[in-house]
Amino acid sequence: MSKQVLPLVDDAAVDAGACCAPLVCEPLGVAEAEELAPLFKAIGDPVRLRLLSLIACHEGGEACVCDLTAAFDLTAPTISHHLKVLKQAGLIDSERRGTWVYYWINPGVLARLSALLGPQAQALVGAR
Amino acid sequence: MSKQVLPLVDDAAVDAGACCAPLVCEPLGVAEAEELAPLFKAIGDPVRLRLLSLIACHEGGEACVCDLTAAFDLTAPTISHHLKVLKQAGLIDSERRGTWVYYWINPGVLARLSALLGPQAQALVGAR
DNA sequence: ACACTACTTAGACATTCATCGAATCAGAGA
DNA sequence: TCTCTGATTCGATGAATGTCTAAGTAGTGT
Repeated sequence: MSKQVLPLVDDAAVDAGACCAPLVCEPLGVAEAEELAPLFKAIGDPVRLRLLSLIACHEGGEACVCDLTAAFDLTAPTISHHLKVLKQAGLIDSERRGTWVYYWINPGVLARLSALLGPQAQALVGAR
Repeated sequence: MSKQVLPLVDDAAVDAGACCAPLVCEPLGVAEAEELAPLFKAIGDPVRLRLLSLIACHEGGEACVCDLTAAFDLTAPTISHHLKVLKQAGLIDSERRGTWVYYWINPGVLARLSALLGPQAQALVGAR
């Protein structure tokens, strides 16, 4: 259970990432691409994107699986599967408290992805 | 050819997006999720992520297919396929000039994705 | 101990996807 | 017109993915 993919974000990178987005500064290396693509792939599904959003917006910053399952027209195992994918990607984390299992967002990873796409793109918008 | 998926970005949204990222403000609607997820899915592949980066970093902001193909250990049809996926997602656009075909980034779409993930995530980093 | 609820795992199935080789299309130049 | 190069399309194939049902695990309460 606890044996999870390493967070892929050190807090230093979060601050640093904001200043220079690799995507447009210099070509992404093969290794970085192979490391980052799975994160985008994980949120590249409508159900998982909504799950992420539901968790992020939920009061307290965390949500119980039963809340999440209720928001979809899918079976519990399917929701569980998608949560597992998000967790293995390092985007969310979870903890059992009594009967319920709670999930919350790992905001650092999200911020890193945003920084990768963002600032430079804004610059290009003006340039072109 | 020119019949492409609509850009999915109005310039207003680019500016507006910077102030409030939907992902953490309120739950993403089903329709929005189904519209946005394919974009993340498109960049959720190492080859396509590198293609995007190579194009963005290339001098002049555009790159010829032959330049791109040379950077990979894949056949030309495969690269062509990935470029098509990126183009259909609205992330890049292309034009033929003589013998060569050039691709460039649609920065507005990238910026929108960044805004969706970004600012709120930064806020949560501090909060937690 | 038993039953009940919440969630996850296992296995099956249909669909989608990444990749390739072969064929085709589009221009440039002899 | 013929040929050469650059790029895309087509068809096939093995791998990955999303979903389900059925079964299992974990905790609560009687």
